[in-house]
Amino acid sequence: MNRLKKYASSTDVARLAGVSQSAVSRTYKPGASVSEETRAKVLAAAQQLDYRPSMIPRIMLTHRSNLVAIVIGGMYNPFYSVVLEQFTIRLQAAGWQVLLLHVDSGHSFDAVIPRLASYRVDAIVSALAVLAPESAAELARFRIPTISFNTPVKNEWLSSVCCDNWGAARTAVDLFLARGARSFGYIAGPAGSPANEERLGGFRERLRELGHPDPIVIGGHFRYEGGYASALQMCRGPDRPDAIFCANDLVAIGAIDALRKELRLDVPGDVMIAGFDDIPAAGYAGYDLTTFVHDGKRMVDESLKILAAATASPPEPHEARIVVPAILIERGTTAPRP
Amino acid sequence: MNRLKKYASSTDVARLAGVSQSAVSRTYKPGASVSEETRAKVLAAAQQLDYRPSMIPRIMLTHRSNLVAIVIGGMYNPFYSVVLEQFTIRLQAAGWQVLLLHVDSGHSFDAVIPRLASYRVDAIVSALAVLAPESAAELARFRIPTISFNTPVKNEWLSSVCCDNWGAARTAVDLFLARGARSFGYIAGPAGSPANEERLGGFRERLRELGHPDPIVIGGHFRYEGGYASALQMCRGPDRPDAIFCANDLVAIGAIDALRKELRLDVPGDVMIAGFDDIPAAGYAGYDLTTFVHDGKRMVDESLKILAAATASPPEPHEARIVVPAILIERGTTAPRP
DNA sequence: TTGTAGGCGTTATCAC
DNA sequence: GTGATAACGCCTACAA
Repeated sequence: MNRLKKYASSTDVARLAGVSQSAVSRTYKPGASVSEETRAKVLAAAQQLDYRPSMIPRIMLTHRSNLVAIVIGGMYNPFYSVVLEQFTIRLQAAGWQVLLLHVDSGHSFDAVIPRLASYRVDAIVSALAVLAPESAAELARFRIPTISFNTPVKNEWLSSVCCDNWGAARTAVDLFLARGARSFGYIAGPAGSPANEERLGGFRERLRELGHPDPIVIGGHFRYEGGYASALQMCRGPDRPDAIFCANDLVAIGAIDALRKELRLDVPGDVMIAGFDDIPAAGYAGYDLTTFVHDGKRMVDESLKILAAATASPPEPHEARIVVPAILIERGTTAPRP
Repeated sequence: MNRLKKYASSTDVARLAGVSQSAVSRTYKPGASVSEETRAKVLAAAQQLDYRPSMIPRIMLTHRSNLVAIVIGGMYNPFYSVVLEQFTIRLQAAGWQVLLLHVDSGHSFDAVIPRLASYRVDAIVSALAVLAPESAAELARFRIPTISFNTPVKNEWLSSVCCDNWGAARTAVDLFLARGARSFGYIAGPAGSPANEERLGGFRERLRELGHPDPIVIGGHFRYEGGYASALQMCRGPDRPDAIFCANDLVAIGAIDALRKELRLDVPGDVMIAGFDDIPAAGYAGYDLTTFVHDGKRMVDESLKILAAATASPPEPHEARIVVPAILIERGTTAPRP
């Protein structure tokens, strides 16, 4: 066995300080009864040995690791990097440590579950575009409280915090109509993504409600390149729509660039565009994109409430499904035609 | 003590399977000698109890946690989100687990060191704009191998992997001159950032070498808004430069938007712009920004080599300071004037 | 206020 | 091939 001992132990400190190991332990426990004299001896010895108490034995004794796993599936979308950052900051402030895991797709989630379990994480946050129901079931077997970010699955151990995609998409219809649009397109994200399906669903529903024809639908990615290609395809012919709702901001920005640079169309003069997320680039003067605020901070907030309740002892019940509204931000890409 | 035992232990499995605890342990150790019969009994019992071997006692015995801490200081810059993602993917593939820490500034690094130490991380990756030398010294006290990403500090426990900012900045001068520019500006990042200082240093050095006047320098942030404001200030008057080198792409994009939208100037016709990093937005048709590839993948690669050597037993010596070249990508913002 | 002793869940070593 | 047994570093009764 590898006996490369790098850290001093409390026993080492105790020996050097001429006290018992428990005295060392008590020195580092807030509110324990240690005399000033003992404490001073311990701290001096600890300083000399660069001693730091280890969390590891504590995990064994308490069955709590203080570790929260964040499982993420791609950070090309700035929305998710912001969410990851927010989660990290907030969890750290609450005394948790973050174990970061990356998975390629919903299915490879299963592959990392054993790793999570072997580190005895106290909770899991899944920030994936797609969380497969089978993975959710597999998770439940380990009885680890889990929060699904943006995928509305749930079971006894799994809560979800989502954005009101459906409602926002309905609002997009009303906005486009108020601005004079009469024909519509939707540039879609990947099939199987609940966010994409809800956004399309709400958009189509509201159009039907008001007696308008269904939108043209093209797409399949949440990326800039996808929006670029789809917009070209959708607007090249004579029957191009007046207004396009995009699955997210990256797609919308791709669409804007394609329309302006390739087709020499004016946005919003020829075609109006709206996106979803309100990533930083949506606010850049070059795009000035109308979009819906995907309120990551608020969602992280709600997630932490659930997490705190679920990891309390005894666990308190808490809302298992939270839906946060998405606020419309009207910018230049849906400006009224002069 | 909180006796909320959530996971089955090897002892539980052994009891159910009717074998010894050691037999269970051996079943999960690759290449250990267990009969097929015993293995089957163990696996059946384990399945029934949802048993997963715990890493925690192993850490105590081996003094290795298999944990690598990544310390990050802000992910507003897409370059850093990509780097974080790359690190995570690569470390995971190599069998490590990632502990993610966020710090606000170079100084708050010190506050997280005890946390790292208490989890007995095997190595640390610091991906900060600024790593204070005092923090580096503090780190060394714990004898944890550390890699400093983009900050060229070093000591016995600290290696660095940086980008050739200086050389790239010199190349920017040559490019601008070849395209006909005769007066120059530099929109700066934050003071104290080595990357910013090297980029300015190389830019100024090469201009002097060739007998050109020093650039106008304005700035102070690595963000879009900073670039926007600085470009306005720099180009509003009559003595605006022909070409501006920006501390990074976010700043460059802000500058482009300010010049085009606020000052009605043409880029590159009136002012040429070059950035640094090659973030995705630099390639968007709306910006088409000339820039230098900040090769995150390659840098992660080099980091992992150092890490592997430093955590090997016995530790192998390895290059302590790596500099990766930054390749020029010429796009529209420095296109020759027609 | 202090020290002693037992145990947390593994791995490694040793007889059998 | 198998089962005891001793660590690992800490926390927590309990006794002094």
